[in-house]
Amino acid sequence: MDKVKDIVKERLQLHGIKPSLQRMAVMEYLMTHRTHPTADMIYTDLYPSIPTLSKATVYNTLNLLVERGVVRMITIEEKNARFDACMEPHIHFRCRDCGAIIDVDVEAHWIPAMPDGITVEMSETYCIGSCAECNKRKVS
Amino acid sequence: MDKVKDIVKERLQLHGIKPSLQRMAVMEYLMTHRTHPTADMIYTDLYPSIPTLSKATVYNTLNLLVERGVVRMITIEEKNARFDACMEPHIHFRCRDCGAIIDVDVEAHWIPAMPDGITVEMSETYCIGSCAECNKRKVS
DNA sequence: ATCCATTTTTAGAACTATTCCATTTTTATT
DNA sequence: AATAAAAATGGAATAGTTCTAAAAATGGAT
Repeated sequence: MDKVKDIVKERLQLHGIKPSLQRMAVMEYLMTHRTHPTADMIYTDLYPSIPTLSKATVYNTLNLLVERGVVRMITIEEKNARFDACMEPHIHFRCRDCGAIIDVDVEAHWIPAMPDGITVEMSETYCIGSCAECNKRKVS
Repeated sequence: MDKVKDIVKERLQLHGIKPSLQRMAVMEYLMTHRTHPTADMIYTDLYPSIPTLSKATVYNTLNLLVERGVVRMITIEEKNARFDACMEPHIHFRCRDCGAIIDVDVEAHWIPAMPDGITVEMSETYCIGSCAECNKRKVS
């Protein structure tokens, strides 16, 4: 009866990933939290409900998911990698003031013309500036 | 008589940065090595000629240069930050096979329409795939 | 030149994100 | 139930970066 878990399981299996408890938990977390969390945030939030969970498992799972193209890794922040289960074309904006990372929808992602011989598998566009809330705060 | 050093010094002073020996060296390195080096590469290469150089100074300098908008930090690689003194609009391509980071010229950098209230200061586009050499190698 | 305040550099410790490793647990198969 | 393979675990190890406190360099004012 748990629709979400069924979708999660299907998405993993579709990419040849065995849906273990831990992998399901990480994937479900990413699909239900569109906050571009770090590995540590995922671990911290899942730990209470899976007390045997290890950080290594979270990292292993995330690496596997990225490898198989189920989630994407976002390197918009030097410090830590962030993860996003939404594979629709969109770009990311980071607010320099509050640190929020915001999805920005685009019709189609821009991929500039490449020099001869180069083949592009994926591309990411990162924008950095101030978000609406922080801009408002500054004026007042 | 050293033209390069004059240009380096001018570029630092233009941004209110006192041109110390170390800062000059880091900036000159970035301007003459268009390889998007890491902090460690810069340190390792400069160390022989400045034997008192400390890694902290390299990091301090790079952070200062980025803050003042003299160089840009490239986070195309999770592991370490890379630096680029070229501020002309261009994007970066990383070869998944050999790790090379290549400049790709663009007429103008794409900045998608942002939701209301957001102001964008800068944007970066990263492409990942296989470079010409690696593609050639794979066919043969 | 000398003194003083300020800025910059330095070395190494500290911190943090991530990976590695050896062991244990779980899962699937016979 | 026995066995083999895959996954998870905890903790140690690694690596990039920052922090800290002290030393060195710089730039006036005297």
